[in-house]
Amino acid sequence: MAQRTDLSTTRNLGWALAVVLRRWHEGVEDVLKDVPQGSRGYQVLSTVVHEQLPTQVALAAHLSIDRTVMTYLIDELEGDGLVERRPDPADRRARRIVATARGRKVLAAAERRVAAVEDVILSGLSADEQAAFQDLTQRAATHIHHEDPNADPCTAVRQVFDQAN
Amino acid sequence: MAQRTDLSTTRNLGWALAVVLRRWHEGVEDVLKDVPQGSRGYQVLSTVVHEQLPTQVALAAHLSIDRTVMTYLIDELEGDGLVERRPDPADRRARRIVATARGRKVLAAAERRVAAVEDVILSGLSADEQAAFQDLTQRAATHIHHEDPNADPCTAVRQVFDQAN
DNA sequence: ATATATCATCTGATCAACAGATGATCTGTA
DNA sequence: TACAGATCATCTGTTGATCAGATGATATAT
Repeated sequence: MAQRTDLSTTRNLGWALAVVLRRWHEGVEDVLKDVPQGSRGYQVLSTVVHEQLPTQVALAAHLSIDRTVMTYLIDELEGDGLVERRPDPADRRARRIVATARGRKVLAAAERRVAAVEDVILSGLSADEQAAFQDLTQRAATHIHHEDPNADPCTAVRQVFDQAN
Repeated sequence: MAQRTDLSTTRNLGWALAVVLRRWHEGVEDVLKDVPQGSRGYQVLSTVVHEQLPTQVALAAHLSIDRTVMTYLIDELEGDGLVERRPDPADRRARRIVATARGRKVLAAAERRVAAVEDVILSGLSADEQAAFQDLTQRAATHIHHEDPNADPCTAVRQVFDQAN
């Protein structure tokens, strides 16, 4: 018998995360044909609906997307009538990106399909474990995200805001 | 009061995984200055040491790296004396990639530093939760990886092998 | 007022990823 | 045995995405 060949015993978080995330992208891309730019457009739309970030830059920073890319991502979403660029009343340089009714509808449907895909992807885990994994990943990410305010102006804004209270 | 602003309540696995993985890459890159090609070289070296995959193609498939990229990744690792290309006695087309003593040493040291980085990255979770997260991620990934044999010739080989027993 | 910073956008340059071709070798088959 | 088709590692050329930098409009600070 040679040395151990079994993968599961070799701890390699980077590899494991990459495998899961790659699979997520693949699986999700299949059910997001109706959202422009696939998973990218989905992420943007999701963020627009669930958070309200002040500017495109904030949106971009939140998703770690380049600001110049964000421009044409929103172009496409707007072209499909999923979001609108409204002038920001408080700052005429900025645009408020707001989801249309149709955008919210499309997102809701997409989210259901994505959730289904995630169930399949995580089918190696029991239901409880899946829930735990979702929760832990979410919390780890949230912590990382808050820890690094520079990466997301919105967080910094929030911190200043919290401080004021 | 506006709609909810809190991130942690919005389930978005793709976003969360991306945040954690991105942070992993950043953090790990810092402590892998001595490994050529940074985290990529590290992953290859790690795979070479811990698994024994027959060919460069298998190595590439395992890590989802293009075969043409694998060529120069190994070029660099070999140039640094971390691995060797040995002719495969059974198949003269193929090369066995084997770690040198120095390679194993460098890897071991790197793995310790990477583990330390992971502790920092996951510091938003308790020790138990960190362990759970590592375990669940690993198992989810392993399951995905085995589920898709085409992605990794080695797995297919293993399946045939298992069938024979 | 003037200077500096920020927002969204556009342009151009760069660079990594991939498809395709190549030479060597293996496997199967007639 | 010879031949066809597949596979291994490598090389080359192209392409497509990413990002730095510039721009015009606007905000903020001195």
